[in-house]
Amino acid sequence: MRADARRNYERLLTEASAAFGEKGTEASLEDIAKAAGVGVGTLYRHFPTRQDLILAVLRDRFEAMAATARDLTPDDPGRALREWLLAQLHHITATRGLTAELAVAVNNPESPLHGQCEALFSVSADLLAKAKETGAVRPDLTQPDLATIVHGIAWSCESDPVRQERLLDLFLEGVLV
Amino acid sequence: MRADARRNYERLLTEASAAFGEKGTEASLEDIAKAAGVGVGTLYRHFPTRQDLILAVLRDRFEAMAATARDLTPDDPGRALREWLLAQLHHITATRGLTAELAVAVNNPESPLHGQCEALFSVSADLLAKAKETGAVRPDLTQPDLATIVHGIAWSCESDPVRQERLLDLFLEGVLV
DNA sequence: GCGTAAACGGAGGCGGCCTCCATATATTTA
DNA sequence: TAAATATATGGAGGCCGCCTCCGTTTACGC
Repeated sequence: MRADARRNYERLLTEASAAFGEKGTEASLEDIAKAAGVGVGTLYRHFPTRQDLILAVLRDRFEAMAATARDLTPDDPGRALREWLLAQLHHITATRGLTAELAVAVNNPESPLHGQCEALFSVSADLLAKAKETGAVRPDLTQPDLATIVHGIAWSCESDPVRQERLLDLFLEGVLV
Repeated sequence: MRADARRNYERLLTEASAAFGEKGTEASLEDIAKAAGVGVGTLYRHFPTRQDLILAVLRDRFEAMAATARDLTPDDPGRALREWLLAQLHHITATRGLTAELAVAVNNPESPLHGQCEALFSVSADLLAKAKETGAVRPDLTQPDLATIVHGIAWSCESDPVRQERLLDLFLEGVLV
């Protein structure tokens, strides 16, 4: 890849991320190209469809999330699991405007991002297994349960981290007494 | 309102509902007008913005939901609450393509639909209060908690009612043992 | 430096959004 | 019933964003 191509690619990605965050998935691609200082032609060569651009942005976010996962120190399995779910909530919220796309990637094995999801899934699965061993969580709980509920919570109060945390805790502690 | 106007209004609403269900909120308004056998001008006079059309469709759905609420027979408060939440899940799922709009209406007091939400909220609040009296649910649970989590669950596995029910039950029963 | 493969960018065709107003139709009145 | 009036109609047209195409420009190997 030529140096100028790489440079433009990066700039487009940066501007796209900003634009999606501000205006959602429907942000004008012409505006993104303009903001990156290139013509639309260049944008479309790098990212043939809007979806491709969105996926490229998400790919970056996944890396950040994987980094968080690596930093986890699972002393108490139950607590570690909660920490991890909370970290996911923060990351999803930071992905403003793309939450829905993220959920598709998570739930749909066809998605080109599903591979990246797998890495995160295995973190959840590990923590979940450990938590089950110590009897911290009910034995029939599955990793997909966790992935889905986290995305549901993140989406349903996208701009209110406090409520997100509360709902997560309600979920973890249960509602019926 | 003139008879022909009313007729066209109804037809537009029907076609819009179908189109949104099939193609989501971004369905072409020109196509909807065509399907209803009227010109775009007519569509825009009745519904000046896309939002207005969406809201009108949702208004109908709210009525259906309110009807369900009236049919509830709260014998056992805990069970009745679960039934009601489940019914909400079904209704939200039936509102294919408009789930996000619905969530906005629920969470945002500015929304023109918020008034209609109130009626449903009070059903939840009543059932919740009764359930608290009998000690079936934890005392700090609030009606907004319920509204938000139900929408989160409905959205996060939009096309899989079985998983929705499972997640609802996980939420209700709690996850940590 | 020079040649070439690679990258650039914007003009242009297409389609959807929304407005506007000349025309058509329902309803009222005599 | 027929004219008068109020109301509704619908599609042409301006605008904007999507995406393609291709003539021009630029980086990089020799």
